[in-house]
Amino acid sequence: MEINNINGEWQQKDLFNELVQARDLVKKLRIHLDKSSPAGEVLLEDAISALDRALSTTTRSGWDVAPTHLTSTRINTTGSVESPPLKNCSPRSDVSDPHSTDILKRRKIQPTWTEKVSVGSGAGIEGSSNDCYSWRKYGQKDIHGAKHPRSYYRCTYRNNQGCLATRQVQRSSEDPSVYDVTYRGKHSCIQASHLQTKQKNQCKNENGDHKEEDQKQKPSQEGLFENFGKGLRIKTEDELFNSQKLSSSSSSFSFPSSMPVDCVKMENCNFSPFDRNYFSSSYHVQLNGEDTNTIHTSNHRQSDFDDAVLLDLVELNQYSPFDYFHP
DNA sequence: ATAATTTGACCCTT
DNA sequence: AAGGGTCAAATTAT
Repeated sequence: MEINNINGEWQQKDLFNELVQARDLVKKLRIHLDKSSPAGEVLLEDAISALDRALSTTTRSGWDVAPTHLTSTRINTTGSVESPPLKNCSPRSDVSDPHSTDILKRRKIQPTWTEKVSVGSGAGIEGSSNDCYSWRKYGQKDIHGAKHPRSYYRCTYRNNQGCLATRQVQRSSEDPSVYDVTYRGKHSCIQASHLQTKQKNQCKNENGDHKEEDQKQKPSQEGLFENFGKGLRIKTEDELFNSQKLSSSSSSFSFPSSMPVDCVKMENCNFSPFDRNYFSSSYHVQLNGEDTNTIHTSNHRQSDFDDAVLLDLVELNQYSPFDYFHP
């Protein structure tokens, strides 16, 4: 660990990064110990909670913990939560337009965050996610140094509603069972408000409401991200923890009502950057009624946040992660 | 016929 | 110049 005593700032950053790394490693360990004794699970949850509290303390104490070197899972948010619809927005034509720089800047400052989706080997689903939104693939690239190509998706309603939300999906080089999913931009399309008003409904049903559009969607080659989760159930860590305390004999769990990943994430997204729950907002997902297919999604929002920007925004009351998921 | 995906090319950023 | 993000024509699927 690099030591730098200049006003102590680097030490704080290093410690923060180490805490983040330790917590993520413990979470990874949990995946491997999932089928082991419930007592071990409880201990792991305790460890994660302790790390979360430590991390929470660092931010509450006003540490300057903006990452000095960022992990691949860094979440970076840049201010503007608004992403006004843009008509006929073509980057190439934009650049020759006098307003192009504005548009490019606006696109540049789109909020961005990354999630990791880990799929158990027995799942047979390669890796995918359902965030209740309709996505359309528009590109794929081989990324330098990465084993697997990166797929690019944009909102299905980009053309007719000007929704600029995009998503990137890339299989992790280190762990093929993990997919890095990077979201950029806030949905401004009708489905966003639709999901907000009906977020308590199952996304399966929600998708049914958009039957005409969704039936035209087909799974991407990656598999999968499009339809995965339609049969998923999800539980937050706290709920998992509580249920494990109540019934430590079972490592299986399910949500009272089947709820696709991001629907639940939205519903449970009542965290604040200063709330320790915000740090432990990862989710355990399992296929409907299939205990053998336990899927974990880890939300790395806090650990990877550009903390300096986030804290500034929170101080200015301009940003709330909760708001972010409620377009 | 229509919509989604694939893929080479283009453009921007670093 | 290299790498990443996007476009758009061609291809494939429904």
